[in-house]
Amino acid sequence: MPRYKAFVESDVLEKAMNVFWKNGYEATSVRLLEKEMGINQFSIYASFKNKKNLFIQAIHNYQEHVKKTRFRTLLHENAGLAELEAFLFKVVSINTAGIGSKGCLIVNTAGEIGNKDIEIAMEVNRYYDFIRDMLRNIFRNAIAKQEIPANTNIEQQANFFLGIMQSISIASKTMNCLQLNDFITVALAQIK
Amino acid sequence: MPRYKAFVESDVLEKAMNVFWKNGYEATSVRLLEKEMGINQFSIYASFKNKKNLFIQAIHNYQEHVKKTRFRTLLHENAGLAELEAFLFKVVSINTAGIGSKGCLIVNTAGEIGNKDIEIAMEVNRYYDFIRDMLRNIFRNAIAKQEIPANTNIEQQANFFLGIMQSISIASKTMNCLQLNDFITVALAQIK
DNA sequence: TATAATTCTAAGCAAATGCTTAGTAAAAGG
DNA sequence: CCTTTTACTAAGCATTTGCTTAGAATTATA
Repeated sequence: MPRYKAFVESDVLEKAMNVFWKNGYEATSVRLLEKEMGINQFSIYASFKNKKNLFIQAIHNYQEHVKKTRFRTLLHENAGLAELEAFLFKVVSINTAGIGSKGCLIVNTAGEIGNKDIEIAMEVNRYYDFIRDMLRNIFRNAIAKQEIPANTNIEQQANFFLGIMQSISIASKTMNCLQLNDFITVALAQIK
Repeated sequence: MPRYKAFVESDVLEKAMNVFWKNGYEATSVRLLEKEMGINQFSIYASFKNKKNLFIQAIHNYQEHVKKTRFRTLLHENAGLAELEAFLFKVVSINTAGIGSKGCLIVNTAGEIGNKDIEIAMEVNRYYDFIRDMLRNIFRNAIAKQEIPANTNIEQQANFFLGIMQSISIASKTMNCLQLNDFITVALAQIK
């Protein structure tokens, strides 16, 4: 009976994610989304309710996106310090390749929205909790692998590196490659 | 001959700074500025040209503001590690006192505007250069005071703590007091 | 007191914002 | 082929955006 949608929701959501990633929430207009997603405003509202809900789904999609791409090596069951080290330096090289890094969408969101919107803040926190968990696992493995001292305070280091990762996101917008390498080098040296 | 302004520019600029600090650049409308600054839109444009220029003057004013308040102890000619340590823990206690820290206006700006506007990016960079200088001086003093090893890489540590300070700004929007203390503790432990 | 210079108030401008609605097109079942 | 259900196009809604303008008010000097 019904007419079918002329687009795949996950496809246009991916495009929306990239627009928000590039411009931020406020600076992304529905007209721009319409253009970049390649569908009419009506279709946006029919599929995603409203701009805010689309944004929440977009940052949710971002989490899945980075898990499959950037975090892939870190999510290996027995990833340790070597993987974390490689990851951090790779992130820096990616973010300083062109001029003007987009940073991390979640960190950008935390900065722009903060606690002004509860639903969005919850999504941000969920992401951070996920990363903290991931880091805890990495440090447990690192101890087992004898990459770091056995008496390392895992909780403390997880919170520390979560902060470090947030910092890389914003710092990569203003700092150059050498300065960021300094930053990561010091952060890693303290745990070895 | 002429009629005089019914307000002091530095006073209303201070108020504008606080509005931008709380809401960010895009989310701050001229109507809101008009209301909070207590002057008519015409007067805003007559004194500050346009919204962007007002913002640039506001973040410039912010730099002077923090130099006189938060950075005061760090700017003492012979401030060392003890002062830096006290400063970091105080910033955390201030930012986690209420719910939802405003963070640092400059870091917020770097996150929101990034490199999308050259003039604003320049103002951000000038602030970071200033902090790097300040940190270099602190570490030079710390070596003289034998608070840190004589072979400490000052440049590296300056870049590291600049990143740490940026991180505190965003992290204080989502992390709790304990997590932030973890973060600072680790950052400071590595230099001692 | 008149003049000239500047600031004020308040209304208004075009453009952009998020969102809705009226009408048409497509798909499958009866 | 007609009906029903959903999705499409495109126009339009009220509100808000940054900024301007017309005219009245205020001040010091001539």
